[in-house]
Amino acid sequence: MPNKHAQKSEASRARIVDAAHDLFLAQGYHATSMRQIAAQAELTTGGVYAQFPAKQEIWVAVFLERHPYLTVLPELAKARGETVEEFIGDAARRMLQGLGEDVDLMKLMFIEVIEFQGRHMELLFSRMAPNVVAIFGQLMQRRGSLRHVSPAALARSFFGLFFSYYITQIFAASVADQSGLSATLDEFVDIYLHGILAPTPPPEAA
Amino acid sequence: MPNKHAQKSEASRARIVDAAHDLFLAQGYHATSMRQIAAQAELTTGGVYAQFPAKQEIWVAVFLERHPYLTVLPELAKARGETVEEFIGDAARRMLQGLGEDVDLMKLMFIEVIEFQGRHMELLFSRMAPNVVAIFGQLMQRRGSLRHVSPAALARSFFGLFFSYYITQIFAASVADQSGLSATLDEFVDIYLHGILAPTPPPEAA
DNA sequence: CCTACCGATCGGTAGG
DNA sequence: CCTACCGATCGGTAGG
Repeated sequence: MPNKHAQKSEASRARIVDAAHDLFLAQGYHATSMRQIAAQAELTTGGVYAQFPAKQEIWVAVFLERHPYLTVLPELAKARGETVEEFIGDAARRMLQGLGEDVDLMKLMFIEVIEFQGRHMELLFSRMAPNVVAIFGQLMQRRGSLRHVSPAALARSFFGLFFSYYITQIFAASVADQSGLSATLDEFVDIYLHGILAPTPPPEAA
Repeated sequence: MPNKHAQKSEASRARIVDAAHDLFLAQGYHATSMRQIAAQAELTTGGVYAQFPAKQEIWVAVFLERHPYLTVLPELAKARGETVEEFIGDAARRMLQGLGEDVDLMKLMFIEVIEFQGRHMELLFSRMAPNVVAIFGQLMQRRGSLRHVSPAALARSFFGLFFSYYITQIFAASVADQSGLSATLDEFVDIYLHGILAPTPPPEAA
């Protein structure tokens, strides 16, 4: 049975990961010091090193245990719909719900790419893979009503849809008041499904 | 007339910006030291501070003077085409040509967002604005054959197309040999134009 | 533009 | 899990 020591230790670990998560998103990894993490977790540096052997290990914990995929993929797996259109629409809605409108979403990925050169990406993918495969299996069963598009392009552009939305949202937020740049995810999904072109240019009957 | 001193000074400045650009892309901003920059520019730290008053100013120079928009926007401005389809196709081709297949493309943006909280983004936008407006003016003149899509969604999803492509490319590269994830930008453009759905489900005549 | 240096802060550890 | 500390490295500067 778990004793009091182990329980306190686990609570400390959780506080460290939460504190580090906050600070990394706000400042990046290298700009965040062990002392800042310790302070926000209400510990001293020594206390932090009692839970993690090195700063990098805190990153690995944050990256794997606080990554949005943990909430998004299970949500995506629930997507339903008779037709492809319904299925994708439902998936996009669930994705948005799982992700929230939060712009911080992509930051863990950015930090991993910039400050760790994607060193832990394979680890992440190995954990995501089973769920992703399952979801695309679902989609492929509805393939009949799709245009001829390679599965790779289909998969990448589906996830890319959200990158596209969230990243341009960051930019739109940066120019703030000039606005005129607000768009909903629904519009992005609509374009993904139907494209931007008019289906057939109706020749106006004279 | 420019004397030898000023010329040498300018050459040093350029070497510093180039060196910093390389190092920032490879390691991020905070993980790159002034000594590394100085060494790669074949100077000492003192020499670097003769050109830039602070490390941050080197970032500003790199961000504004080495940003891909400098090559991309002028290239985009040359886009031609009678129809929207031709115009977007040509624009995408020029964009790809201006950008190259290089995955490092998005890194300046990532660093700015993560390590500077987007502090210099407005400055960047103010420099990009005139060109961007001009390009969308071009596109809008061909609006007749577009579906009803808000201009904001149209603009954002056009640029988002490239984010989508390059970011999922980073991921695809991370899983390397499992591949099966390779797709061309052409496929992304095709989806942007026509969507993923079959135009009208042809009821197989019995 | 270099030499030589400053105070501050970093990641990490010993000992309890 | 804290106190107290280590060597190393950081951004930046004075003086020439």
